[in-house]
Amino acid sequence: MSAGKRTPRRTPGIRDVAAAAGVSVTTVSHVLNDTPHTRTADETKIRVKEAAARLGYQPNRLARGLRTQASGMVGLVTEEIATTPHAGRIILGAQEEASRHNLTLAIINSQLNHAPEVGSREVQAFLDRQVDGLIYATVYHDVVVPPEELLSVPAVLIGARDIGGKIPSVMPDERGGAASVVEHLVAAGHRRIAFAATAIDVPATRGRLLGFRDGMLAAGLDPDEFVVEAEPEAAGGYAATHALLGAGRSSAARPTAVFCYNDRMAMGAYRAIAELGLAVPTDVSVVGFDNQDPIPTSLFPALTTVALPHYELGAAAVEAIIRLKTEGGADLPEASEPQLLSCPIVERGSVAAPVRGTAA
Amino acid sequence: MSAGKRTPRRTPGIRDVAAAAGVSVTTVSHVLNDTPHTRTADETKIRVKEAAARLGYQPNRLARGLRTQASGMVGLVTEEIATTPHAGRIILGAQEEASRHNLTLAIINSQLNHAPEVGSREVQAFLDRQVDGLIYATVYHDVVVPPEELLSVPAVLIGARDIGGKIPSVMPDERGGAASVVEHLVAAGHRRIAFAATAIDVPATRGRLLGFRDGMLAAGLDPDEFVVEAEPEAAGGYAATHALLGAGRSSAARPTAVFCYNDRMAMGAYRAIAELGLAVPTDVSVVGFDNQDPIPTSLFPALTTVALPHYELGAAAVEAIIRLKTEGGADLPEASEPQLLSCPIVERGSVAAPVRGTAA
DNA sequence: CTGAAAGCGCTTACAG
DNA sequence: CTGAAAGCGCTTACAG
Repeated sequence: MSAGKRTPRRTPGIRDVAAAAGVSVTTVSHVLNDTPHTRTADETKIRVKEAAARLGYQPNRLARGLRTQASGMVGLVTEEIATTPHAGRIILGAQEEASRHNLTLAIINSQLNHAPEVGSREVQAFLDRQVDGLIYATVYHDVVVPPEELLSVPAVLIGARDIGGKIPSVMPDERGGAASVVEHLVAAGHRRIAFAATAIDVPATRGRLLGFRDGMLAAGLDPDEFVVEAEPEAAGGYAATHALLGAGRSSAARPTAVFCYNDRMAMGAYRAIAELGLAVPTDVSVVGFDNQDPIPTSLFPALTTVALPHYELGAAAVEAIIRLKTEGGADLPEASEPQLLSCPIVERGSVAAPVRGTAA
Repeated sequence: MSAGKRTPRRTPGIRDVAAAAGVSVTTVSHVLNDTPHTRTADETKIRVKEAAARLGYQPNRLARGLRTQASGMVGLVTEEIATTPHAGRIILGAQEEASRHNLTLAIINSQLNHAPEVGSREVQAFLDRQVDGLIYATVYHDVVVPPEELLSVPAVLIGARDIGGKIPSVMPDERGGAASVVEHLVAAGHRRIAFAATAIDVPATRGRLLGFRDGMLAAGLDPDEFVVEAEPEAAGGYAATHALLGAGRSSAARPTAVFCYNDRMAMGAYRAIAELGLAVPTDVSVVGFDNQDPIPTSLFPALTTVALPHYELGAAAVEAIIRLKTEGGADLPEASEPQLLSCPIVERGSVAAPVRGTAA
């Protein structure tokens, strides 16, 4: 409609807007950015805005970034994202929180790294792009030794602590989540509660077992009576459950509930329970951990489990970045004390009161 | 060690390198970028490289991007990434392929959008960042109507076709994958093969059913005899399997294999089969689709299923972007014909020969 | 209330 | 073989 004589091939720049509005680029910049401490006549403002809208002007973020020394990007490096169930939700949480602050999230995957050293190639790639902040997400390490460059920009760790104590971190409160499961089971009337644990060396292993013990102790129960170890897979849960409920045990010596280290184990537990001719939750209650899609809702009855706050972890990480940027940084409390995000129980159908009341 | 009198607070720029090497920035740029059609004395090259290394010089990609009009970023907008199982693998494939080409992947999530219009806010956000290419990934639509701006840059769709036929796309060959399952089952000796289908309106539904029919027809079998519809969840697979194998049917009229629309349904099928006192795969073979972690390996016996090439989809999308950038674009064949990526069967333990040979 | 000018850190004709 | 200079598209003191 409002076509000039030739279609501008390039996308319009601030200069085009200035020309169209009959003002300087300075003025265009001020009105479009609402620069503080700047007065512009309302009539001028309107002219500028109209011109910008008419031309479909969109500021070039690269240019702005170069000038302001702020790219408006935050980089997320994830350690072997593909192997983490639901890493997608960490990314989503980080991305949406970033968007809320007008930031763009960029991603680089780091090879699974059994050494605790954070890949510095990945960090450097982001630094070259002048990211405003850096998030490093890991699942395999308690503690991580980040490359020195990481300190040159606001940074936060997900799921691990900085060995140097300089970089703040956010992590799931696995211990608290596990303790709350015991509490939940005790409230339902259980006293003989088993834990199907694992020996795999990841932070979650220790946290969940500790939480189980916290809960048992708090309820005045023996935390060691029904703990068995197995591999953290369905087969392990199957084996553990057979060991717990199988032949050797008299029914009065059997646990009435089994809390599994993860949902995959719970899946195996269901199968073992069915084989034993028992039913969930009537004969035995079971609880999982991870809320690992699609297990809990695909099991029958649906599995009560504990959710990992993946989305929240991602979002909290970028919130922390923002805080570091604005508040300055070095002296933030988070650096020393990791921020723990709670792991809520999601109740479904696998917990009920035990068949017969159990005496203390 | 080689410290000057004051630690440079800022990161070194090309000017610092030039000064350190005693040459012009032009020369530094040429040697560091290996600019073609340019001669530089070897001795000079060495001096420059040493100076760059000594200072730890890293070129500022923002500045380079502004100058070259190429940001070195490709943008991925995913539609509701979180709800797609394994969207993480699409991201991973795209990211790694991008890295191979020295590109960085940025991500924006788009709200799940039941209309086929692609969100133009997300696209615009990337355009503002001068991305070199744009990928739009969807799972809920066959065909999508992209905003006009999407054409202003090399773009490719994952999992959907452009209604305008201008944007190339890559998608999984669900139909071929389903057909190969039937072939696999026939080769194992099955002739009475059931399909637990669904009516949900997503592209996968039609493709898989079509593939099932292709396979049955190719084997000279009736494609309609054992098709039942159910919801695409464990409960649906359970119901469908009961309908297929349950009371009403004489054993000779029962299918010997059930191919489930997805792995969740297969999970329900296992449960129904166990309830019926039958065993997988001795009495009935079952095959899933999706290779949805952690189902296939958590089931006993492990589930034979069809894998979706998520990683490959992501990688192929950025490959297509690269091709569009170099080869020019508009006249590429992909634009009209989607690139189909094969969905391979992953054989595990849930298929065996049927108990008794079945006559034609 | 508005604008001319410098400059962010690079790359790239162009000249020598 | 090497360098001076322009310019990518913005923002921001500074001056008027």
